[in-house]
Amino acid sequence: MKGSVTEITIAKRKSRRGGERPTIADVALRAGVSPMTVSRVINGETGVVARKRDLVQNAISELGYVPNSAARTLAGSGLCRLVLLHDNPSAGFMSALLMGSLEGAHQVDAQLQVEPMDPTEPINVLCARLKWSQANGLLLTAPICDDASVVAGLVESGFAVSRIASTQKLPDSHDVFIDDEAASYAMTKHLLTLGHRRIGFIQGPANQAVSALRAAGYARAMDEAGIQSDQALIVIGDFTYRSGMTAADALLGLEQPPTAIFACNDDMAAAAIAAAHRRRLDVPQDVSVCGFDDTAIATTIWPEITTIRQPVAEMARLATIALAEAVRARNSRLPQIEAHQHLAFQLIRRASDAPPSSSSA
Amino acid sequence: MKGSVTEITIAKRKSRRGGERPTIADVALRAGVSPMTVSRVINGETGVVARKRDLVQNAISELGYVPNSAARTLAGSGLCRLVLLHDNPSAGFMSALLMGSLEGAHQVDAQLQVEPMDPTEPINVLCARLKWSQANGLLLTAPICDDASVVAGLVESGFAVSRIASTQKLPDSHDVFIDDEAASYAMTKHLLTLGHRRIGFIQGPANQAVSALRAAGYARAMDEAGIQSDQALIVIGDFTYRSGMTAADALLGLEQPPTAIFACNDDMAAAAIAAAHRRRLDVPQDVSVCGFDDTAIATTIWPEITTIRQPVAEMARLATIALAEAVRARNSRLPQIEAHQHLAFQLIRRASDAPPSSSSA
DNA sequence: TTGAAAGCGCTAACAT
DNA sequence: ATGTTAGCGCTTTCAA
Repeated sequence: MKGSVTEITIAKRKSRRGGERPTIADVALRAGVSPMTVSRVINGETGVVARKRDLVQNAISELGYVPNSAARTLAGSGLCRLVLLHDNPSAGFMSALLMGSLEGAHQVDAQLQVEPMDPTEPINVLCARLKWSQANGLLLTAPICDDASVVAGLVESGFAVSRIASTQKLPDSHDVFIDDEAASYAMTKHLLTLGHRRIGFIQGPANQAVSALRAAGYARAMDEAGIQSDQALIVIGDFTYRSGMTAADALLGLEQPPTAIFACNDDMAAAAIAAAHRRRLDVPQDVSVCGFDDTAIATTIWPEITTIRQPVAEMARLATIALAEAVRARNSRLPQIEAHQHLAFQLIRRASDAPPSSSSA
Repeated sequence: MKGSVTEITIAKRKSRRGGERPTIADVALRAGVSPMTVSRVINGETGVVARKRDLVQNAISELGYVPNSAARTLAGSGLCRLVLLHDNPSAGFMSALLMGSLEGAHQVDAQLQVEPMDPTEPINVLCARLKWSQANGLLLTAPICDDASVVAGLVESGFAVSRIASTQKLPDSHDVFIDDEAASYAMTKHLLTLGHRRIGFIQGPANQAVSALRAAGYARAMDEAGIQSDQALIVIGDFTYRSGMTAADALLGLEQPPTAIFACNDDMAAAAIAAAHRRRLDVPQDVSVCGFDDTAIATTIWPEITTIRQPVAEMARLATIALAEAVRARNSRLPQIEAHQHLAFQLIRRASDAPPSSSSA
């Protein structure tokens, strides 16, 4: 016989032995409410009277209560499984991204998974793969975070999505970004302030959304300085070192070469420095070179590159937290907040820029 | 009155509704044993008769059973909290490390935390910090994974430790490594096979354990080829681009310059290429340059660098899995296995090497 | 060597 | 608006 009958006597609520991690019951006891009410407060559910809510909040902070995630998961509130879809080849970007995401995931007690993504894979098979891995939230970075149709497809499939370093707002998805146009403007202005007038610009490829933004910032700064635009000073690269080399060679070979070159990423800036060196030009003495992104190469080569830093780790952290919240809100059928967080960039001044030398000024 | 009496009737063991994830009860049912026995098998405990063990194993694989980690944690088998202590500035290394660790952690269902580490911090305060964060396993990388006293201190404090890309075996800690001497030998031999006889070597700094190993590999290959060692061909760098530049300049400025340069890391190799370019030397036409590590810079600059790749992600994955196992074994007072895993490196041939040109041969 | 009972801390479903 | 009950899937303790 498998059946059996048991008697359970529920003693008065167990009081805490000291030192141990407080549970929801301790909070309830302290606040003079039931555990369920505490649970409701924790999960931000509506329908708890303000006074009790405060009581609970106080008890929580006095006790230093932190929900036990294992218990939560087990009890059915569903694990928060976030996957970071990556297709970005830059290791520096990736590692900052991972560290930030990992910390965010830790803070909100979510599970993070990293999934490499093949850009040629059709979106529906990607979705299937993700469903299969039990993911419920997606963290996207450039370039796919800027592809409106991909994002829409993912959202339609039921994933919550959060986009890192995206260049545009998209419906039903959270994003964290810096203002690329303003950053580019700031760098150009910096060069202008140094005294440069002929500033070469190595633009990004047309298919990347940031390219246009950065070009616009450059143009605005030059305009404001009253400098007539010279198309010869604008060369297009594709973010690779190789393309930067070619572009810089074109710029440096001009009859009237620029006294400064602003490349749209660090790899191309590094290449511009190499190109200058080949021509026996000193950087920054003969020509200033600035980059964008503040990736590893900016500080490995010599001279170290003046560049724009995006707070990638922080962006990733915030995006991850927001994503987990979105997933949880969705699970409890709470209202979704579609947020767009704007973070500040930083102009990191290093050794690759200087005022134009008197001979070229 | 809080007290109460309840009757619970335990129906015959719930059979699984289809499609749902199997539980330990399903496995038990199928194997015809109690859940407890299944639990014992899962946890590798001794004291289960071989026949039943097999029965259980079969049931597990037939059902595709995977333990529910939330339930496990909740029931008291203690969460496996691994922290990756990092002090390695290389972003490429870090990102591979993180991805590998993350995957490993996911596989064994452990929680991964990344903690930056300050080399000036005394070891006891580091330990305190780690204890505080509830860590029970530590993942170490160069340089601290090679510091015997630090590792001993950590082990003594009760942490399980697993070392990634270490250069030596240490007591009570697991490690995963490649054979640096053999890798260096292989690269030197490769250059020799190409026909080079004068091979410059840019060595690593004395305080890093790998330096000696890599130098030994170079020396052994040169020896075997019957080439008399020329101290002028061996220059010391400190793994930075800057130092590689200086070193390569010294080498290239020799009365009889080498036809190939083997730098102990990619940053220095990249610098050597830049130094060659400044002298209007073509790489690899006039001089071959090889690196070590296969970090991002190896493929960003031009020409792309022939180098040695360590399977960093794989190493991290294995180290993480081993670490989690060690933590769990320790928790259940099971015997500890101190393992040392040796992985193969790869010589990645790219565009920076070629046979010596006839003029210099 | 094996199994039954009793929770771990939380939340979903159901009262009230 | 709040509380009560039952149970998530596992492991621990204890009994057989």
